[in-house]
Amino acid sequence: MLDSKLLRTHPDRVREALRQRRANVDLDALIGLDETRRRLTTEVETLKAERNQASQEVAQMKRRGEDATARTAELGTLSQRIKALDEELAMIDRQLQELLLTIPNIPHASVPQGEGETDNVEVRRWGTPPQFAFPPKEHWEIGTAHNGLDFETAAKIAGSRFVLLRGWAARLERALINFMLDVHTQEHGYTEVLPPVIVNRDSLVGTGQLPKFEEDLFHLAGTDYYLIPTAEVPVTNIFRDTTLEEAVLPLGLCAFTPCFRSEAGSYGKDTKGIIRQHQFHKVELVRFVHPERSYAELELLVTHAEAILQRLELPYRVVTLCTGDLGFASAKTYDLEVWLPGQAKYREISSCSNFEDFQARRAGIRFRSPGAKKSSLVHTLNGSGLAVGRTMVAILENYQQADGTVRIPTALQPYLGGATTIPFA
RNA sequence: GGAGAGGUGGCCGAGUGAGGACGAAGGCGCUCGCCUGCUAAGCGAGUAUAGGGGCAUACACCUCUAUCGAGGGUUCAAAUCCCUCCCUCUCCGCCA
Repeated sequence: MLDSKLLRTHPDRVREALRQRRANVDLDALIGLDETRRRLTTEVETLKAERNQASQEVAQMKRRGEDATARTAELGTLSQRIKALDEELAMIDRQLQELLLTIPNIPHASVPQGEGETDNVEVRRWGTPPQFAFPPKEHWEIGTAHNGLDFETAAKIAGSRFVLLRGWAARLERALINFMLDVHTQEHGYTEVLPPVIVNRDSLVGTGQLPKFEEDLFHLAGTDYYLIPTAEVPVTNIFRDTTLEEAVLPLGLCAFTPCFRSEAGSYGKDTKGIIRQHQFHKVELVRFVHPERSYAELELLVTHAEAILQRLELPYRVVTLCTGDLGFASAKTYDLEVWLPGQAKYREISSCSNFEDFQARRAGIRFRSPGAKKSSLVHTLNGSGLAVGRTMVAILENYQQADGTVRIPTALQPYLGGATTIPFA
């Protein structure tokens, strides 16, 4: 959520930012509502002050044993007016809030201009895509060949866009999760948490998925519950409506969770394999930081996610998302894209974002400096560290061999009982 | 799922069947000052958050409003009365 003060003082800045994002928002209506809100607020509060004072008088009269019926009758009409104004104000406030919640964040000045994916800017590459003496296969071919990925059975028990992992694949998934968590907790200073994967509406509003993107979520019928689309939601909301001590910043939490996405509007995309699923696993990194440091923290966060790819010796590149491709709540996002030989493409495997105070304002996440009287909003960041299923995809495709087996990255072997190739028992 | 108890400031805890002086006693903690060889104790003062206005700028000051789990209602006036919901705890049932 944007600061409504910014809207008042620099409407042109907001307007320009929204134009860059290709966001369609009626700013004038919003500014008008805000003005009305403040005017009504002043009016009704003046009346309330009057009423409060008069009520005190009534109390004193009664204490002295005087008759106050004339005075109270008079106050009745005042209260009626207050009530009417309060109702009007509440309505305006609801409208304003509703609108405000649908406005995306303002992109950071360093974010490149652009329409969409193709305008994203490559920042750096790491590693060299492997050369094959044979046509490299796609992950789903490799995975199904060794009976690790079972799409038919998953379709039977759930539907399309689900997978059943068997044997080595299930174990590999588990190994990756442990590996990632170990690196982040032991080397990057994150505290591991394991949150609920079902959350309420308030949490989703707090991180920005709601009210705008309801159709992307799985909603549990007849309840206020939703399946999380990412651990970002429960983990960021740990500190909803909380004021932190400045000394605890930067605070880093990491979490492994399943993630659930309805993938509405993605029909026909990535229908083969496990790139795009209704349920997948992700290790997520979330940071709560001092506003002055959030961009340095973003760079740091990216290196934490990159470390996993580097340990697994998977070639990747880092891109900065352009204004047109930026997520709703983000001010700046780096995507990590891993090389997939089967597709001969770099594909997203992590997304690292600085939300500045956008989520913090929605969720009420603040910090207090030792001397300061007032608290301030923290900046929140998060990034995948990494998407587990896609990491498996990258390993299968990058480490495949002519005989159809797959080498296991050295860093991962200890997590697989020393196995060096897939399939293993 | 059944029965009961309860949610008050950073924490503990009064107040809630007489609705009015209650943003809320008292204590702890914290901050500043005094005192004090040092520490502890003692003494004094202060100590919630958010929003609006004064403002052209400020987290400085003044002022108003709201907030006693949340939302509604009654009333001139609600922490206190009524309704709905949420959460916590205890016992029973069920269950991994």
